Amino acid sequence: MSRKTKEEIVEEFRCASIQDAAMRVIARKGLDDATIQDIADEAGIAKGTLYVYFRDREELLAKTADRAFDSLVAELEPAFDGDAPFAERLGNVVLRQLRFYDENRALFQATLAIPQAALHKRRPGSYARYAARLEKLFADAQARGEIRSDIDPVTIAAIYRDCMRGMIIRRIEQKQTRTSRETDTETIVSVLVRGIASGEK
Amino acid sequence: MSRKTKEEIVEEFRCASIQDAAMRVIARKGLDDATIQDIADEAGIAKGTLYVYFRDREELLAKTADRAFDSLVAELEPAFDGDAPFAERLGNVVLRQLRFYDENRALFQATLAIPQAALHKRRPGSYARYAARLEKLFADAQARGEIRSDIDPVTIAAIYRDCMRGMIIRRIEQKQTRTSRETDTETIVSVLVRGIASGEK
DNA sequence: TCCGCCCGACTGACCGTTCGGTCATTTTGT
DNA sequence: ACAAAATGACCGAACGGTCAGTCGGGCGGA
Repeated sequence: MSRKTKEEIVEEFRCASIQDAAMRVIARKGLDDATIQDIADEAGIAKGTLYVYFRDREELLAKTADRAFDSLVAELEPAFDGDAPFAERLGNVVLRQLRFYDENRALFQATLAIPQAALHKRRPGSYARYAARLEKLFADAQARGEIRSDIDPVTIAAIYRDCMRGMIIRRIEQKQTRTSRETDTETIVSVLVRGIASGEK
Repeated sequence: MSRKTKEEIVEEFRCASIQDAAMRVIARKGLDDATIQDIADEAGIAKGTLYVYFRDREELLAKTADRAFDSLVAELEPAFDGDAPFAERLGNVVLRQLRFYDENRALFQATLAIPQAALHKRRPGSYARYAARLEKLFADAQARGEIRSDIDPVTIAAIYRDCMRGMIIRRIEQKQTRTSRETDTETIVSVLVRGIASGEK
């Protein structure tokens, strides 16, 4: 028992190291320019060793993306539930997500840079869990009468992801002159909740 | 004069043919998989000929993207002005944009698939014109008091682009079970204008 | 205890392929 | 006939993936 476990631990540790290296390289050079050699160098192993743990480049990148999304969902989870008003819960989700990417810029390209089409094709992928979790947030709010019920929660979740994706990309690009997380959160939440209509009318 | 003009006309025609071919190939195979050979084949010319008209692959793709954005802006232009209420003007812009991509799927990858970062770097690029035109739409609406003035029109325009980008990608992916253009337009406009807050409150 | 054998994790030189880009040659238009 | 345009065979670079060889730690026999 202890023996078998030891090997598994070593294997998991190696896999995790390689995936972390992959995230850093992807964050630095982009998805397409992240070569196997780059990732192996970053991980401090030989290229051949990488193929001991991953069948090919595609499997490595897919599992790396899964790992990245899992950590995002774990970060958001505490904000989803509770009895707070919808706007407050949404604000917490947004704030946590912005902070997540502020603190882990490496994870950005590993998640957002991947074409959505590719993500949707992977069956039980962690991206689907992320999307489903958002859909539940909006469906619950509809059930409580906190938001409009005439739009599919799936669509609302998609619009949320679109807005967040754009905001995160913009924040990464303007890392110098960046607005505060709180301000950007307020912008997203208020536009989503109230829209851009003039308050007077 | 006629001589010089003739040569210029021929050159422009060749450039346009190649760019159109590039758009079709990009739409079919994606940006990264669109090789020079593919584009030359699609245009019915030899690979070497392509280098008579474009310095390298990067210049070809950049000018192709410019061409695609120019045609998008031209398509939207009639919807921007006029005295109609803001929601109506916005609806027309959205509707035209969705129709543009429905009818020119080839232009999608040539515009939306390109990383925003790359677009922002090109100096006077047509993408900047597209973004600026949207910003003017929202700034005008603010000046008329039709929409909130507490959010930078640049930010609003960015959120609009994010939502549209996502909607267009989703429409392309689900080309079978696709919602009507009018329904999707209504969704975007109503979320942007009213938000997702419950109407009762 | 110590030595030598052995097994498998690890290595990196190498291979086949693909692509962007070049240029000597051929074709075309006048 | 000749210049300009077009061609496609060719080149070097870069990539993903392979595999014969290396190396070190543990095990068994003396």
